[in-house]
Amino acid sequence: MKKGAISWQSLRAEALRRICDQEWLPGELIPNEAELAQEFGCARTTVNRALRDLAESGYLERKRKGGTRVALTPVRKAIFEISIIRQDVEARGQDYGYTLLSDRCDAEVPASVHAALRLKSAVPLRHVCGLHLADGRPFCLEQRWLNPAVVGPEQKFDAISANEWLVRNLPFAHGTLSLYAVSADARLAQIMDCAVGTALFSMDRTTFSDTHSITAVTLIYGSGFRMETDIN
Amino acid sequence: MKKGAISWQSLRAEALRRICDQEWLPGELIPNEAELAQEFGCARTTVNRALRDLAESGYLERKRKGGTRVALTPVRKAIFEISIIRQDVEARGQDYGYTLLSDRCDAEVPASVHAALRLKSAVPLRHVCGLHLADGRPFCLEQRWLNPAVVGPEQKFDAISANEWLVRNLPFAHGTLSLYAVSADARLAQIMDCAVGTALFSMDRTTFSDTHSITAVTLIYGSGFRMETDIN
DNA sequence: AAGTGGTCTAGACCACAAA
DNA sequence: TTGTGGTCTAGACCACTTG
Repeated sequence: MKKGAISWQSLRAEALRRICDQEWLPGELIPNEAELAQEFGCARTTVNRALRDLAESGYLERKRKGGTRVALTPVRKAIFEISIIRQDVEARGQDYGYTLLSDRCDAEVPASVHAALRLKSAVPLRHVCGLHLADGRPFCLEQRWLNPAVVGPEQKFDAISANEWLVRNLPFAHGTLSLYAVSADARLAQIMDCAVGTALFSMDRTTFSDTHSITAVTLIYGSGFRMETDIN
Repeated sequence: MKKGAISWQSLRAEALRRICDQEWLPGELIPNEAELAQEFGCARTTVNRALRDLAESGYLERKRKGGTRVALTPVRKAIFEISIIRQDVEARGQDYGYTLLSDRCDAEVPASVHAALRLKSAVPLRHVCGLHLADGRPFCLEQRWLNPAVVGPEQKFDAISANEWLVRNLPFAHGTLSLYAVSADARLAQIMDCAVGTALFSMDRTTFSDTHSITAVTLIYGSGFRMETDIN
């Protein structure tokens, strides 16, 4: 950056300090961009960059003509990255393994799956089940419904999991995510190597491309699993 | 914006289209900012804004001198907002209620809590338990340890939950978040009005200010609760 | 050494919302 | 009507990283 100039990061830091120290009170109007530019001896563009960033982070609320106010209840956010399960396991320093349990085109699609994927006609879906292992022990059970219009039947998921194949080949999907707890029934207990009735952490995801429904998946994690992240 | 000019949003959209349509292949170098500015007939600043935004969203990887590449495995993100439980309940269209269950300064702090809050000396912590209700039924059990150096004993949590008080009064905290499943024991089953052994969705949060450990809380949600969000 | 993205400037016009 | 933030421009220098 130019010598002697004030960076937008340092301006952001100073503004954040004033917010945290309540020099600028919650709900209160702060000076406008031109005034702050003069105070800090920089261009208005630089002030704009700093305040825009703080607004994106939830600290400020900005409106044309209305000015900039300190947010009354700043919304804190927790961000979870949707990654490949293999990479999650390896990031824990454990050996990764994968077993394909079943793969069939199933005409009997549960109504809930049909609705979640917003399918109109009674399209047959492909059902793929696989077990992800960490150090040889069950880590995550993947139960997935695939739209055959998107993933052809020639694609096999015995060597590479459907999870990894989809992330690598259809990365630009959007969708929904739902987290919940489920109690292990006899079948789950056997697969996940835990007692019947164990509480298991679970996740449903549905993903869509711009034009198609792609997949609905239920991931059930082994006993004791925790999904962790930072707040900010 | 100026008439006839190309907005950074439309430039971003066009670049994203090229990525999704694989006109720019994963891992491949795309034209540099100056070239794109010429192609689109705009200033380099505008190109920079668009590409920087795509990089923040995980679609591109940028390096000085190294140029800009399409990300090999774009990282999708799910964002959860940390809100006030009362507002969560009201957003569902249900009536909110709150009951304080217990509030005492407890010298016997579990080692796990002590460690999570990174406390050095054996500080006594305040322990507050409260039950959040939706339409009169148990919605979320809040079990919280508070640092008395941050929240004085004069602050009562019978009318307002500790959750809401903290979000309103100490909003600028960072911390950690952990999601998991827990099986209801006899005490939990009674409080949450469910069968013993029911799998319950649960969340641990620890929060810190710049200078202090503030609180460690365990939130246990009622049977059937799902935490939902969008991908993108 | 050289090329690329990162940032700052000064000025301008515009879009939106409040008065 | 007016004030505020949102954005674009053209130019400049700088920092980082690669060769």
